[in-house]
Amino acid sequence: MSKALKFELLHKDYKSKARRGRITTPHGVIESPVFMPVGTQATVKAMKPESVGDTGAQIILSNTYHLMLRPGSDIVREAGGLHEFMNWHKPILTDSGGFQVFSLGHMRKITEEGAIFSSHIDGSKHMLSPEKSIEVQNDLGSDIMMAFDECAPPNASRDYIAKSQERTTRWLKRCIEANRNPDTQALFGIMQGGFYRDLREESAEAIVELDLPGYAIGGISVGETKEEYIGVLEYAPDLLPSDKPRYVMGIGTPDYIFEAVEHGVDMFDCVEPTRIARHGVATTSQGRISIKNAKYERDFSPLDPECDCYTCRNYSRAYIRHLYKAGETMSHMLLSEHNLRFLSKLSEDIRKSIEEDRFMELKREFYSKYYADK
RNA sequence: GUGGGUGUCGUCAAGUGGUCAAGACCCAGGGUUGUGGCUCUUGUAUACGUGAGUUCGAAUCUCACCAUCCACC
Repeated sequence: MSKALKFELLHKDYKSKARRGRITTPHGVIESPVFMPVGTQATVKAMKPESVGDTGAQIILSNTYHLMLRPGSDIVREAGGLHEFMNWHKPILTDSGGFQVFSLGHMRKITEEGAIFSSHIDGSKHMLSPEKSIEVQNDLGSDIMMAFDECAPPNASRDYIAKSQERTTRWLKRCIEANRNPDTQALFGIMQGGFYRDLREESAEAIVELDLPGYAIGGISVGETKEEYIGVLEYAPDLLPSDKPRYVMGIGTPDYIFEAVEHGVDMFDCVEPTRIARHGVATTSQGRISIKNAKYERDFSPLDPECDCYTCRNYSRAYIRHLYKAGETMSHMLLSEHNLRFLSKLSEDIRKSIEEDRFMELKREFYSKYYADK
């Protein structure tokens, strides 16, 4: 059993695979299911850490790739680690850079050793390998480190995805070997295999054998249809141990969260709430609204009448629309805070519903309002 | 009052005789999924100051008028 992380399964929903759990890390306890906001460059964009905490966030995600290039992980280490550096003292999960190898696409080359890529900042050449990724994540001092994997493009051939998935497992073994802080930093493995069930099974079998403190399902939410996404959820979580946290990477819309939780997933992260906030969109109990729309010009009600966040307690749609149209940063701040609170509140509601064996009812109620006018 | 300049969508601005008069901004929608932080995408407009004239044809040339800017008195 890992010293760095403990997972307790508190309750299982009666009518679905939804789980209510508790994850204990060196920086505190995380109640699950949990949504994790993303703070790529050691900051959740447009938000102070205090505000992030106020939304109910229990853990945030940050990035190996970005912090390695700037300011450099040695600087974060000298600062006393990422928690100190950015003044966030609750748990942090760091992504390994594997996804950037995928999203950078054209600017890189993958070999057995690792990935060679050009920096998006200055074009300089860098190598990211399992050893390098873990070294950086050790410097950052995150509570949960992700294995350096390859997230293969969804349109890749079956043959490529099979080879990539096998390589991801070989890389995982190297990550385990490279970890200097196994007692304080938990390493999660990542399942790959695209949309092929047998490849997913193969991947799961190989990584579960390595007995890691937690497991992620990678390679989804990369542009596939919702049907394909749900298709993977139908079987993938069941391939992972029930006494370890399960994490689906990169999802953050309410419908995707409901589907994941229903199929036994405990953790998820997404840039979506903070990104759409910076583009003038809010998620509400009655569906998404674009604050840019002219119909909100004289709407002096809050973004979401059912929300208890700082933004909704103090500001109107008309005011936020004005700020957005005027190009004021404050609109990003207010919308980001609301959107994060919305997902934290949704997670709270989900946890409570599981405890009361009424998760499916919550899902139904939520959808009936969220999709009411669609 | 005198001399000179300028008048093209809401705004800025291409176009100097010949297809449906660029483009940008604004405005109005939509997108965003392990973040390359003011983004990507689509769409709307009774725009050539007014009136005459030259010409097969004028936003483009001529004249008058109007408006506006600058200088001088």
